[in-house]
Amino acid sequence: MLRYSSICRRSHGSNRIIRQLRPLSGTVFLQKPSMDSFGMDNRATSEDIGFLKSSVVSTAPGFTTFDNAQAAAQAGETRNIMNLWSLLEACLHSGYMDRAFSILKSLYGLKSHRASFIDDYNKFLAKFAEKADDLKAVDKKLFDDLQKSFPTVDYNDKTLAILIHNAIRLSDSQETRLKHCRTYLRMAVSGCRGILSNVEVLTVQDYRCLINELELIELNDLPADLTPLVVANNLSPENNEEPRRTAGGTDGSMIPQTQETTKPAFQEQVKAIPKNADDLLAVDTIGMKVVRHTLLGLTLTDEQRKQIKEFNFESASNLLNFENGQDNIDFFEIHKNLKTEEEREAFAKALDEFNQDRQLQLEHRATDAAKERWKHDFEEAKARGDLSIQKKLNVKLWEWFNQMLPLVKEEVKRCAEVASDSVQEGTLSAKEKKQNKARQDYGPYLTLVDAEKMCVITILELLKLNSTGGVMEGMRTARAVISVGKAIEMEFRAELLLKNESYVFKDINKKSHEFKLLVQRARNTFRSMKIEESKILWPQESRAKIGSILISMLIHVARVRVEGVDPVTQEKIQGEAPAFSHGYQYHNGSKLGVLKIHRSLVHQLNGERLVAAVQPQLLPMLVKPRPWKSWNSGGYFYTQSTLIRSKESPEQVAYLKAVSDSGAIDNVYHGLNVLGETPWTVNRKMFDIMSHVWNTGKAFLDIPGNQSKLILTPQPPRDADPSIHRKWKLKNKELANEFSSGRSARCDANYKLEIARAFLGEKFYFPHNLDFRGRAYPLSPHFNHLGNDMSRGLMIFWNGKRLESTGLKWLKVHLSNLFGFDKAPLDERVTFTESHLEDIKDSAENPLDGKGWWKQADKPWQALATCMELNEALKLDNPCDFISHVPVHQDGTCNGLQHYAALGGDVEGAKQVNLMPSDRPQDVYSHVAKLVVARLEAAAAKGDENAELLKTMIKRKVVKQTVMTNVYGVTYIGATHQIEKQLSNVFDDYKRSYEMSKYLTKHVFASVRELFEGAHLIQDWLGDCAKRISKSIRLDIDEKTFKNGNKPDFMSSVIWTTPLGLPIVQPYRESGKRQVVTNLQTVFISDPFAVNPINARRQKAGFPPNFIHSLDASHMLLSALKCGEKGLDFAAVHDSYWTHASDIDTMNVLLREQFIKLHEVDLIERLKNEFDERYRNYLQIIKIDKTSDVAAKIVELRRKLSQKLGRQFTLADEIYMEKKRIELLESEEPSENAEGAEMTTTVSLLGEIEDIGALEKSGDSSGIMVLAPLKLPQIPPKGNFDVRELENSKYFFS
Amino acid sequence: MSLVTKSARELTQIQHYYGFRYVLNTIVHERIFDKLKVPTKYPNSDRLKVLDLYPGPSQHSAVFYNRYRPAQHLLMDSRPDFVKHISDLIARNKGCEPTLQLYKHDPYEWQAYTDLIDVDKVLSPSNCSRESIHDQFLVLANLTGMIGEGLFMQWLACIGNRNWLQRFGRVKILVWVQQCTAVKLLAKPGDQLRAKCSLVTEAFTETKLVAAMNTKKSGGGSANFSDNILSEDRPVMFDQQDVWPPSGKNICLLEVNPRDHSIDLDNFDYVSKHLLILKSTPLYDSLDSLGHGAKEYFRKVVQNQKLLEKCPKELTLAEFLHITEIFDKWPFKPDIYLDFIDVFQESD
DNA sequence: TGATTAACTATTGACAATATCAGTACAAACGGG
DNA sequence: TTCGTTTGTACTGATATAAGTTATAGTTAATGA
Repeated sequence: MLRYSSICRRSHGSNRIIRQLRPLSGTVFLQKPSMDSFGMDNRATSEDIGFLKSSVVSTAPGFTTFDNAQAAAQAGETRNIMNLWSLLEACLHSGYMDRAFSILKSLYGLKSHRASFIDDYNKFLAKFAEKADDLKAVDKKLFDDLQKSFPTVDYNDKTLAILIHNAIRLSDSQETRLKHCRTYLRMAVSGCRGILSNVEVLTVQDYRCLINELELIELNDLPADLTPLVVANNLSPENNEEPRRTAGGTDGSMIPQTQETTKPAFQEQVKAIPKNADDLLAVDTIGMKVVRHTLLGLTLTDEQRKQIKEFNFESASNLLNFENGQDNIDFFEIHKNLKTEEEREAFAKALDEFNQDRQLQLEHRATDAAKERWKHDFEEAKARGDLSIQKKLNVKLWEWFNQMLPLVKEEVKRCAEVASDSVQEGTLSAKEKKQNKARQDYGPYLTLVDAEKMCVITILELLKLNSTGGVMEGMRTARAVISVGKAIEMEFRAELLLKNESYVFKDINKKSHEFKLLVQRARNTFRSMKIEESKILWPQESRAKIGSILISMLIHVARVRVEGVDPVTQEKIQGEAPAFSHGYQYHNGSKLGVLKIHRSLVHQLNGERLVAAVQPQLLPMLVKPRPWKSWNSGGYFYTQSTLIRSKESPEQVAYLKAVSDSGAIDNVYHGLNVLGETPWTVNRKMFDIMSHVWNTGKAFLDIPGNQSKLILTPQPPRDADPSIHRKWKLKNKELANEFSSGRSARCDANYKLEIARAFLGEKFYFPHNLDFRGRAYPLSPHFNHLGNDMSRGLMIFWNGKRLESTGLKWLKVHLSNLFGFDKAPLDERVTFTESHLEDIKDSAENPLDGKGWWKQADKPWQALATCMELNEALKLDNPCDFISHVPVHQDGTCNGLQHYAALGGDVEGAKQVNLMPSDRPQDVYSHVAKLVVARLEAAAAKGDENAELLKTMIKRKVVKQTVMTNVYGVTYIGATHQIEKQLSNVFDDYKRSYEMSKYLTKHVFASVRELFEGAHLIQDWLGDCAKRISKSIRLDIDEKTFKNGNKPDFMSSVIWTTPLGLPIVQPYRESGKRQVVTNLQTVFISDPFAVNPINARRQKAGFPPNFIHSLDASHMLLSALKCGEKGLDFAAVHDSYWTHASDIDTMNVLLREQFIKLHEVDLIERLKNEFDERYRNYLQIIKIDKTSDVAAKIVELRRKLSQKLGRQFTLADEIYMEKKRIELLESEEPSENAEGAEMTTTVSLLGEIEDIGALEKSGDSSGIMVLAPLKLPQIPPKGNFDVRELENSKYFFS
Repeated sequence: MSLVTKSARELTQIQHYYGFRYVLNTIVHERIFDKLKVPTKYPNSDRLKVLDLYPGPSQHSAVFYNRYRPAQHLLMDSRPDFVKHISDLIARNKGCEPTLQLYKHDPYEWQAYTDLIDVDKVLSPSNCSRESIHDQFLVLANLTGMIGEGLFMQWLACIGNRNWLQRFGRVKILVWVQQCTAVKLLAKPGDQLRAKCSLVTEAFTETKLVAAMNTKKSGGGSANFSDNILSEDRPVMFDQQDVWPPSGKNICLLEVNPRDHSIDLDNFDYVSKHLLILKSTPLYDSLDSLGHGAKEYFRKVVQNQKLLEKCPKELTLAEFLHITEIFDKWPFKPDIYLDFIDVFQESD
């Protein structure tokens, strides 16, 4: 045995805290802010909904920011670490242990990473041990490594867990086992619980062994979730049978077989994994018996009873109804007709249990399912002897798959050879050498996923990307290679998760139903943990590389039959051509790599039902989404999703992590969870109608018709005027554009309908996450309630609620709203609906053959759904008894302006956006139109001809878009265009029309300004702040950025905290894209870890609207939270809130309360305080009057310092000096303190001036550039509106 | 009566040059016209009509006018500062009035020409057979500004199409362009900068370098002319200080003589555009980017292996035309009219 | 006289990308004493 | 063996591409009170 004592000794010093990110030291001179510094009164503080806690965290001194000196270097290192990590992971899983070890050495070399290095080493050790057959070897390896290779690193509890696990596994006698385990447990860094908490290392069997056989630990030392499992296994030894084996089951293709070893002991264990994986995937027999039993115990029709009896609960093919003509059980029908609460509960439970398994399959088997279908179709065709030339799509795909597979396998083999250095370099050509060099890069990634799967994924991805990216019959290469690479990565991750999971739970049998539930719970915990833990992402570069390798292989093999015309004989000829072809197209003079799909294949893709080949991913979920618990844990079970969709903003993620860890944004999580927990189902009647309309292939409402081919206009004669040629080109582009947008709309509608078909009768949920401003979006992209009218019309709440009389009223109002009749008082809207009862009946009963009244609605599909609902209700003797499922909407009237008005305190403005009680709902647009007319009349009176001419044509519609987009910071020119569009039919001359629009825009802007005086001042203020911040300099800025002249790169983005505590970082930075060489071409991709200078223009333009959006998002989440608390089903589309008709009144009260709560605090003041805190001691460059006293003083000081230095005194020097001064001032040493106070810098000279703004001179050459402390402008005065008046405004949302 | 130009001082005081550059030194212009031997090409100057596009300070125009006294010399410019200047110039030289005119339209607009010729009928060029260069109509232009290169490329296309001013015959164009543009246009097979526009220039025109700037230390920020061209065309050389404004890219004067041709324009366009993307990749591989299975087809059809070993930038015009012909005979050739990108409309 | 507007110029995250080559820094190999 | 020197190469940055030109912010000259 080894000298443990030596390790033990060293371990004493290892009370270091293991941290992922060591805070940078560059922020010492920032003082710790306190809650007081945000200037909140007590009332607000006691009721913090997230802001205070969160903002304190994110402005704290230790917090790593992205705009300081180390940021760039740090970013480089982060990128390095990430690349090394993913490579390490890949090498470990591919079994390239030597390579893995050298990567470890590289990681060790990165100082900033040293603290968490042991985690990386543990991964290596675990893999190493897995392959070892002797504990001694493992032990020695560890000892040697820590002694020689990585002397500054200490082991941690996980290291010990790995040792224990292997001690149990490898020891040949109980005695040695006991000895080893005891030793290891004694070495624990933070107690034996610390070791035992590593559930991803220790198996249940290990725990059992430690408790029962070795008696080294107590039951209560175990992690809580595992205790029942271990106990249960303890208590029922008779259940310890071998897991059920599937006869002739799948060959383990789910799991890459990269771990074949020669040692029998290990082999057995490895082999067990695939079996178990399979076991996990197959639906449990016992469990489903219970489900079936429960279902049959409910009140059912005979038909349903029969269906359930015949329903194969275990077959994966019954997963979802993607095949035609095959009916699943309509669970919704059952649910709807259950009479008692008990029955419903029992049913819900059974269904949920069934769906748990289905969800797992749904997320996992997509690629396999596709492959199976191709194979099935191929074999069917073969059996028929069908060798027709025009093969069915799936048959082709199967053939391609089979041809591609050997190529991929060969490539994988080559990579393995390169990795193991078994290639004779000398014999290779230059080209091959280069290829081998590239193999070193992508090789490790290529061996992670089974070759078969990679082929399927490649084919599927390319088919899915057909006609995207503006390419007519194909796709952009860059997109394709990355998509394929990413899909491979996703597959790897999901498999890894599953593998780990089955490993941990491998010796647990699930034959008992009760026990199964325990396992399920423990499994969920484990999964969350595992997902949270995984932070490794493959670099885009590697994704692109493996993507391109696979695609080029597919290009090589995939061929289609084609038809052509012989140019000489004009005869049709048959031929064969590659299905995919790589080429380029130009756009605006820039090249674009494209992957063309052959026209004959495109036709086939359009003709056949795509879903038959392509399994859509990221569908709605069959069970409640995993609740959000941290920034990267929530949503789907096996697909990792992040709370915020900040594709490429590690900056926001850093803030988010910090804030999330401190528990400051729990309200965000809760709100989001409410949205995710609302169950939905498909409105079957609507689906039937839509699918009927669809199948006709004709255009109908927003479904475009089925255009078979694109017809271009004939070319004008060669010698026609160039302008004619130009028009011809434009016309053709327009035609093509129309064609492909029609095609993609139809394709999109097809997707929606197919997904809807699959979910007919199912209960499903939408997992949500946020965009960077905090707005919530469902994760499933094709089919969700944010979609267009059609997808909204397809969805209803799973739960039904009795209408009651208020619900009936609201349903009527809702219908009226959907017709666009939403500006009248509620009772008039009710009257509107009641006056159309005949139409409603007709629409509901003969939607397609009747008068079709519903088609006139603004939102026809939803109107039809509401007509049907209403019609059903009215059939009853008492319509109030009707159980309603249709969601009723309440929309904010110009929600952005509502927030602006509240912020600005504009009384009249508030009134116009219904923040104040009123008999009738107010309409801002009409009001603005009125104001504009008044202005025009005044001008006309003074003899302005334009005004005279225009004053009669100002309608609501003319100003509507401008008023609306005003919130989003529309520019003067943009608004002029909008108005021109409205006026274009009045004036025939474009020039005149544009003139008039320009004139009118001025008045519209003035009117809006007048109405929302305070709001506008705030808008300007926000813009001004953003501009200053994004042009500000941190004191510890990297000096290297001064290289280009005297102006540094600006690095600070605008960052703020929403009322709910969510930190928002505007992600507008320079893109920093680089060219990356791949097999097909170079691709242009951005490096997500680079810290680039910010884009001040976008920061400025984006901030005002983004701030408002962050507010409306907060309002929505708050409302969701409250509605959830009150037990309402709640859904929202940004500023449109949905619930059951009968709950509308409750919801309206809640959302008004929340709005008041949000705005009771002076948000602007709070924002300014936060800014002042976050950006204190930042500098800005301004131009001041040359002739002023300060300017003279500064010039003098510069001259003196320049003399002293003997060279030009640069801006960088000035900054450095000021940094020194601040450091001294904030030092603990009184002497240094005094020294700092004595110091005079160019900045301190300005700091003495009270009103710097007065000195600022934007103009000509009479100014001088100086550094000044960053000072944000004063908050503009607020109007007199008090939000509390909102309480009784019933038209706030309506 | 001679057109008296303004002094250099006055000319340099014009506020905006709109990014264009002009040679102000009249001596340079005299040397240029000496070299061009205008009278031998336009023997009947009393029937010569000249369209002068973007004349700017009009030094070039003035020297031409004074030397040859064309029947009509029309200056087309719409830029306020130059319009002012030219109006002033004409006003000062009342005697030139009937033959020297200003047409205040933007030469960038196609409509300016149809207005000029078909609507306002200020200028009516005669038609001339395509056998030879038009001997009664000449176009002078300065395209040294930002839009210049783009506009010139379109004019080249017009020469190919025989529309625009080229509908009257093979009208010679004397045009000032940026040096970097000229270098590309005059690139020979094998040159680094050999591009589609070099091919087009070669196919539709016979273009010569008339005058170029002295570039002492390979300056100007862009590539220089090859010695080949300099020795072949023996351009008039002038200096930085002959040009105004003083800063900017180098400029030079080209003589563009349209040629007659019978080229399959669309196929030629498609083939040259695509092949020149991989301009240093041997045809063996680069041909594949012409469409599905192009590589197989061309390897089968093209016998000349030597040709396939060459890379696009080394190909001569004749070889390109040869490939175009083969391409046109390909039964499975792609739709060359669908070779563009739609408006981007991606959400996710 | 200061301020306001019109016009021009620069900037260009929609050259919403890619091929090619020159120049550079740096390591390996070479080779001559 | 050492130490220039050459050679190879990985990386960066610049430039061209097509060929009707997008909008918008910032500057400067001119205009009107």
